[in-house]
Amino acid sequence: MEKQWRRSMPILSMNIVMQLTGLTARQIRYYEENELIFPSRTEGKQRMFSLDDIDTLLEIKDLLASGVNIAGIKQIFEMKKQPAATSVHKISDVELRSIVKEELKKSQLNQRVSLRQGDLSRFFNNGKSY
DNA sequence: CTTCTTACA
DNA sequence: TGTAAGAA
Repeated sequence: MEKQWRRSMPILSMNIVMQLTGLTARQIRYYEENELIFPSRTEGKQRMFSLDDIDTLLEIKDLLASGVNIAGIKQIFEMKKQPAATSVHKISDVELRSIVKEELKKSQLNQRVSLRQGDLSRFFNNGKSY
């Protein structure tokens, strides 16, 4: 019933995605290797992306620019899917970004050489860290 | 000609 | 990440 299947429909070619996201083919393929996106393939192994993939890629681009690495992005994406609600309400994207931003600020203050840019584990172990 | 993979810098 | 090389 939902029109959402349209957004998940794999119809975009690599070159379109590159223009739409401003990312290089190299980066896009790399993110796929890291299981951040899952484009389908044509019979000739050509990648076919969906509009949802575009959104995801833009988010990856954004988080990467914020200083979060691949590992961190993976964890952030897991938070989006999974429980999302330790107790009462679901976390909004803006709220999540805010949390990540604070986390980044801390790690930048405590360690000039960010040893754990991708470590957001406290959000999983802590029953009420946020 | 464009994209894919693999590998090296 | 960029780029080279060879296949498709």
